[in-house]
Amino acid sequence: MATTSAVSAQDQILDAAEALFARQGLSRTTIKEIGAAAGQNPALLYYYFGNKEALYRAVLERTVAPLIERGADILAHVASPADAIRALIGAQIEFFLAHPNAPKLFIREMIDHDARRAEAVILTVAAELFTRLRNVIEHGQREGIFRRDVESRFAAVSTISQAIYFAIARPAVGIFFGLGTAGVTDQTAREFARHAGEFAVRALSPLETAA
Amino acid sequence: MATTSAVSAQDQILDAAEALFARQGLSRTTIKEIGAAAGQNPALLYYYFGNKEALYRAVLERTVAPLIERGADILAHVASPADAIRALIGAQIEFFLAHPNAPKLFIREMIDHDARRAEAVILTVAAELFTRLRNVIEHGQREGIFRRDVESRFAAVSTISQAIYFAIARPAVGIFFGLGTAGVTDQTAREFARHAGEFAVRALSPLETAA
DNA sequence: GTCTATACGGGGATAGAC
DNA sequence: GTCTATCCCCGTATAGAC
Repeated sequence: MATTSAVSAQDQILDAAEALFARQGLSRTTIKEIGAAAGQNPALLYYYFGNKEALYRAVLERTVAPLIERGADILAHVASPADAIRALIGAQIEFFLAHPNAPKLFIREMIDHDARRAEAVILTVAAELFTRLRNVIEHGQREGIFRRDVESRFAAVSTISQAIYFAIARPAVGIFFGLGTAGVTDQTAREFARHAGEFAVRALSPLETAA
Repeated sequence: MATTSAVSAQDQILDAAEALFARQGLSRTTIKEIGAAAGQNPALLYYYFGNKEALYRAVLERTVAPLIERGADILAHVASPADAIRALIGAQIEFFLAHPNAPKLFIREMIDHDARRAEAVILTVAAELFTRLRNVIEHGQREGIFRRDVESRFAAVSTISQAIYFAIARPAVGIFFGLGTAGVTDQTAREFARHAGEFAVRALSPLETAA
């Protein structure tokens, strides 16, 4: 697809912009900064993307949309409700490890949603993931493997919250774990994913049934 | 304390700044905007606070520090570990209802931590709350009312994550709940708090013991 | 303590050469 | 497609009158 170099100028700009937007947000990040980080002329940015806002949306589309789509995919393809929950959380953590900028971009978009003219596409996609998870939980409730006295909508929120918060709160969690602000290792993140899956499944399980 | 008006100019500036910083973040919010929202001359801001960054820190100190201190307080004063967890989550939600700007300010500070020169005071206080919660959980494990095959640090993260994420994700959660982007009612938030407390306690409880 | 006027820098964006 | 030069606006911050 690329006409000239192995990594096109567009992609270099997108990569640099993604990192800076995640780290600093949209308004703190300047066009010139992105150009410097990308090793490209800042004016190129306008040639390819039109303006800063459009570049931001391109970054969002490339990075955070797949996160949510991946989750919805898993829920649709895993048979057991309990395993679907475990797999969903595992996939979230793996996604964050592979795309470290994604969680911050996602949360920034949530938080900024009512302060920007941004189309709420991210929100509706996120809401759809919620709905699918809810359906999985209700499926488990009908089958009797999840307790019925739990509001499925609330349980979906509780389930989703763990991995995202873990990723976002990494600085504080790092201090908490006694690692300074450096953050947590990938291995610890994976251990947390296992924990979080069990945590949610246990919270949903009736007292009599073992996991 | 106030020398002239019922609400001092400082407080009006702090109130306006708090709302704008929560909604837009530090960099997107301008001095003139704050002045207009506060009904005060923008230059006054420099007289009272020195500069924008210092005003931001004053807002943070006033709004988000109490959130964490309140939580630590509860953990220190509630007897049963299970009730302490329920009370902590309940207090978080109540705090967010009383101070709607707090969760966004808190999360912004977390996310921006490595992009700003900000002292990490918020992070260390948050980490201390984690530690106290962990101690409560381990206390419950020693007493046999919580299962011992759970990493207490991970469980603390899972427990804390629910209320904060619920507050932050309100737009998406509102869509998910079928309420448009308007957001969730206070009553729904309180119901979620009850749910989240039970969710965490159940996840920690051995299979044999009823809640 | 409060207001007006303004200096100063930096950011987004465009024109136009190559 | 890429680069240079530059315009214009607007944001922070200060000086100084009242």
